[in-house]
Amino acid sequence: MRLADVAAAADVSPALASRVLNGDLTARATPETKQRIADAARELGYVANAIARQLRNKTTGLIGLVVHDLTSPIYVDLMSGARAAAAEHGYFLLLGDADELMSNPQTFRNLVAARRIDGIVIQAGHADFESRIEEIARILPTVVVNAPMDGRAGVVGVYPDEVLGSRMLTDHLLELGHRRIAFLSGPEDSQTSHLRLEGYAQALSCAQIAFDEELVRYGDWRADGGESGFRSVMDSAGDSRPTAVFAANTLIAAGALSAAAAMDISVPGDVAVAAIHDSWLADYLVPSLTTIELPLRQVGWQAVRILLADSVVEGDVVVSSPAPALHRRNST
Amino acid sequence: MRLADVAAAADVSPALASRVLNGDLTARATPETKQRIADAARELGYVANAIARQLRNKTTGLIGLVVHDLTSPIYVDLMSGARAAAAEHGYFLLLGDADELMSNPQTFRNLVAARRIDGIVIQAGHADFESRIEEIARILPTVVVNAPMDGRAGVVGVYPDEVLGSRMLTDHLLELGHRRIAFLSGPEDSQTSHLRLEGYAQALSCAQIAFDEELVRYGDWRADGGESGFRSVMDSAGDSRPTAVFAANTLIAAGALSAAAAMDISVPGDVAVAAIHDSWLADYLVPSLTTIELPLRQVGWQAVRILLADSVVEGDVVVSSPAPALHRRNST
DNA sequence: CTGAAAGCGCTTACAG
DNA sequence: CTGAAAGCGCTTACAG
Repeated sequence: MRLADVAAAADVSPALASRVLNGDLTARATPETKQRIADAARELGYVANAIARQLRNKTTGLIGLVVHDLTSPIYVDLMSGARAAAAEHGYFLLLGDADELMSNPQTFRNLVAARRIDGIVIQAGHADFESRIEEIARILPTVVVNAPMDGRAGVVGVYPDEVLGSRMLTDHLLELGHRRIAFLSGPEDSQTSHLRLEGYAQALSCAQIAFDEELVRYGDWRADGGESGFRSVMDSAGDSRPTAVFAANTLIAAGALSAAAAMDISVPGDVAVAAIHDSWLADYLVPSLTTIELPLRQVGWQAVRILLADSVVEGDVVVSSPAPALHRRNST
Repeated sequence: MRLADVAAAADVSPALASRVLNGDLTARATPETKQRIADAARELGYVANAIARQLRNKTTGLIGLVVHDLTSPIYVDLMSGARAAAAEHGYFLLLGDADELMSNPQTFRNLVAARRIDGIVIQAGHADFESRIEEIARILPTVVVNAPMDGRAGVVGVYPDEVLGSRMLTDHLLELGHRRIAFLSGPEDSQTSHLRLEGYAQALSCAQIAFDEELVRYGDWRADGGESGFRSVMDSAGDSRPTAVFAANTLIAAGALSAAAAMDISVPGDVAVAAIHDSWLADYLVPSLTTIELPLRQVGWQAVRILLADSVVEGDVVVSSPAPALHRRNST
């Protein structure tokens, strides 16, 4: 079913049919003609072919969403925010894997260089990706989420205020009287790890507490990293043992809680645990987990909005989202 | 950078450039000519425009993946399996929301009728979607995942053996000596709920235990449904109280465990809890959760493979995946 | 061994 | 008020 069929059925040219169906105001067809065209289109069940339109209009209606780990419960909010913003504009999201995009030139060509999408939202974070992202940004409108791209031209970054969130979480533990607070981090080479550690260090500094590297453990972002980090940091003898644990994300906290249970360490009795990232999960861990909610849904939303907005964001301007919020639960 | 530019730089026709670049064997160009074309393409950084190719070749390289709830931790495996299968064929996944696709004619047109994708994987489950899905299947190759489409022509279904999985979970509880096993279900109108209840009922029947409707509670698929279901079913006085709980998914189980903790009911001491669906989460609940692992990654994988396979699956043939597996943990 | 031409299905400047 | 024509960027049957 092509436009030509509709035009033939309505006895007009394809040009006029196209104009009327698209509500082109310059097309001042008679009401009867318009009606004939509309009727023909409806009867034939005509819907314009998206591909032909894309070629002609040089716009695909597609935004690439490229994330690290589809299976992480952390980023579902980001995805759903991005999807909602796209849907509002009649756009769809095309799913990509960050590691594959960065390492496989074939994928890069097929997605980016082939101009399959109008813009791309990339979850950055690893330093080695930066030059790749610059390359992408030379071809497509690009927004990086969840980590700032410091000083990289042409790339807009959208991310929550990580430092503030981490300060808030640390302040909460300080207010509860904790003075030795362990920090269970993500990977050492992650930008996000740095920012969260930075917020933690700032809060300690304000409270006149010396930063102690012995209290920091790096891991991956997953639960097993939290488990081993917790065990390791709780091995410290006697007084040097921390009385609270700052988990750099909810999965790490889940691992820490699990290790605590196995070690017969009571939470929050013996040690308090709190984490960055809120999710439904926090309510159903035992004990329920005190968290900082980062506005990840808005980050995803905003990233797509920037790509679709007529208003172009200048240079490497960095956009920030709503403030983090503390959710106090039973783990502290 | 268009093909015409490459052709001009190599001093050949676009036709020949296209053939050589695509490795067309009928194009028996001289090695020198081939080299010139390849060099020109490389120097100019040429990559064929995907949209033009799509229009000409009538294939988009895109598969629609339409799910109910992006934020559910249950379906991440399905998504990642589907993505991996697509990537292996150079395909990308286009993300859709099931409720939106079913209820918004605009979305239906823009995605399906406009032929934006080569095929679609839909997570079905609600009966009201069936006619809509048939409509889609008339336009696009369609695979339904996670629930069979009984007797609907032209729709292939890929799903795990729900009944077997539920029997296995029930049998596990029976083997532990439980005789009164509550069933915390998903929504009453869900096909998946029915299948799981069916497996549960079959296992009871084999063990000569009468099915007792008083032990069944319906809810949504989320944790709060599990929480209220658990509270309600444990309200039964004395001997009629269940000694075990079958949770129809992991989130429901999380809610049940949380309710148990709040009610000072020990798990597995006072009541055993087990659930359908395995995920990393099961290890980090307290107590860790006994589950049945359904091969959801393979379901996603297989669904995409069927769409991309040259071998067409006939009619409404239904494809089944690897057998479910029991993961015994501390909750039983 | 290589090219001219047609066409995928649309949209829009130009013309009348 | 409406249409003929060109063109988006590719590929491939046809021709030589």
